[in-house]
Amino acid sequence: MEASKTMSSSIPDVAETLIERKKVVDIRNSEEDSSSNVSSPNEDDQVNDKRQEDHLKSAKAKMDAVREDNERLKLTLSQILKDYHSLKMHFHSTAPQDEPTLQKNRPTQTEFFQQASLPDLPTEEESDLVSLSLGRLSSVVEKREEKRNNSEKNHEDHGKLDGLELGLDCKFHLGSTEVMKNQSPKRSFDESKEDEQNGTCTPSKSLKTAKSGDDEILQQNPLKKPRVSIRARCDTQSMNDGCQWRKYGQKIAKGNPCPRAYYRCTVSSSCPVRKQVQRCAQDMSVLITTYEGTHNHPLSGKAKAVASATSSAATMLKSGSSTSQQGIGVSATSSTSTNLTGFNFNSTNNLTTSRPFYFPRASISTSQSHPTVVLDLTTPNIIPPHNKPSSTLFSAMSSSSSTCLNFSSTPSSSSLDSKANTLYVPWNTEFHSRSGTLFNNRNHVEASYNNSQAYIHNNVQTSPEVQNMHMTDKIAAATKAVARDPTFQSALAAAITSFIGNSGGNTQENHGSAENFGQIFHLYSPQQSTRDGIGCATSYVNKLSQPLISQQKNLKSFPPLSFSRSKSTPMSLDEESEK
DNA sequence: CGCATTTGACCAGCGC
DNA sequence: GCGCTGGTCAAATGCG
Repeated sequence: MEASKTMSSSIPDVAETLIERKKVVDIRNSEEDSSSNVSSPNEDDQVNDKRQEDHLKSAKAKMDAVREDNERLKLTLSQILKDYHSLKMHFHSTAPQDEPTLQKNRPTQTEFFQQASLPDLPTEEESDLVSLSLGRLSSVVEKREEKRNNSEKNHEDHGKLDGLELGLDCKFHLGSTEVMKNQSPKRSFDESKEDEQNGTCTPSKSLKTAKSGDDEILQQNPLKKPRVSIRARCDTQSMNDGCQWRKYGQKIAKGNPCPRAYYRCTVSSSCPVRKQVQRCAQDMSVLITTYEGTHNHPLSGKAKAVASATSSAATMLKSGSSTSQQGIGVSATSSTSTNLTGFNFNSTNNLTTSRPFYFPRASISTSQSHPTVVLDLTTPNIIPPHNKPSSTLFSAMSSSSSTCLNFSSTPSSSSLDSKANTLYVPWNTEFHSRSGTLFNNRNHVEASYNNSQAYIHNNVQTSPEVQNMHMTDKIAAATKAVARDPTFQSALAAAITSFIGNSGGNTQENHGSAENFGQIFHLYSPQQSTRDGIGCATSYVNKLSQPLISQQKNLKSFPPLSFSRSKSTPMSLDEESEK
């Protein structure tokens, strides 16, 4: 492609040069003709004639030379054109072999974009680029996106998300939840989390995984409520989500020395909403907060977001289940009017200052117990994928083993789990400038695509149905399903909205946690770099790394969750350590 | 005294 | 059927 572009750019230059030379030749020809017409019968002029003849001869010789040169250039040009066309043909003939499904899926992708009703479709050339990526805006397009976000934000403000915008920003043409369908019904949510933490999965589990799917799960467990789980670095007992909670139990979960705390909403006595808070076994600085149920009472803005998240998660997961039955390409049953513009959001609060924030990782996880949407805010997208070797990208993609869809870019800890049913989509950093969707250069597209394919090949092959599917179809199906499902976006948006704002809210939990969470967002937001006028992820990482490292170093040991102060006012570790 | 938290007991689901 | 585990209950305890 690069060669083609170089070729195409050089050809006009050569042609231009040839045209210029031809003009010179024409002028000289006319001069020659005119000079030949001028002849004097005078003897005095004979000397002049001789001179003119000499001049003519020399001019003719020069012209001949120029003509030869011109012919040579013409030949060169024709040769170049010939080579260009041959290369072009060779490229088109070889490209489908290298990425057959990529080519094959292009019409589907275009179709997807049309269905998705994106504000701006990419150009024809851009449409050829398939990005299996979620990621950040490039610095160039960020302003446009921001502008667009601002215009759309007004619309969103009237909706359920206060001052927040979130969308999947991707060019997916995929649509299947077959991958999700392979979730083991026997794996509880916690098991899934443990597997994610440990990077292991027992063979028996994987075998059972292939036997049934989410449809069965939901049929067998119709009362199981969907959950929204959020992983975030937090050094306090819990995070301020704008709601009132009462702790009603605590358990030591298997595989995690840190106890799991159970909370219920106390805003209303009959409110069924539950919350679980637990620290990650491998990284004590990571707090896992899981919400379940729907509030049956009015809520503050942030708490409303959680409610929206859980209900959206329920809708989304049910939708994903139903769509899996329909096969590839028709899986997306949800509305297509949703703006699939970037896995980012704007917040009106003072922490994010209406700049987009990008989630490093989000996943949908289903288990027999509870289908769960997991938002992982602990792993920022550190390395711009286009600067990353494919192997790095791949290893990053294969780092985690939570179930189902996972948009990841950074490695966590575990190795590639061949038994996990996980579809990983790289979390890229480039963003299409016009549509607000993600685009990368073709090389990266291929890398991302191939990596996704390779990873899925290693991880999503337990079910015969899935095995019968073409790998790219699997990718396409799953990605499309997610990308086109507005409930997925709303779930993510709502869940995260609850943590963005630290102002207002009738929470009884401490402000310190809210501030800490705000700091987390602040730390993980690429805005830090964009504020300085540097929008690239690299600078973001440079700035990000140090405070994160120092912050983690400053994080002392994390005691069990029972270190709260009174009246639902947990005490931060710093406060506790000062004691 | 009222309210929240703690903590052991209990129950249900699942695997063997 | 038994054991394990997650989730919940409720009495005891602590705090303002």
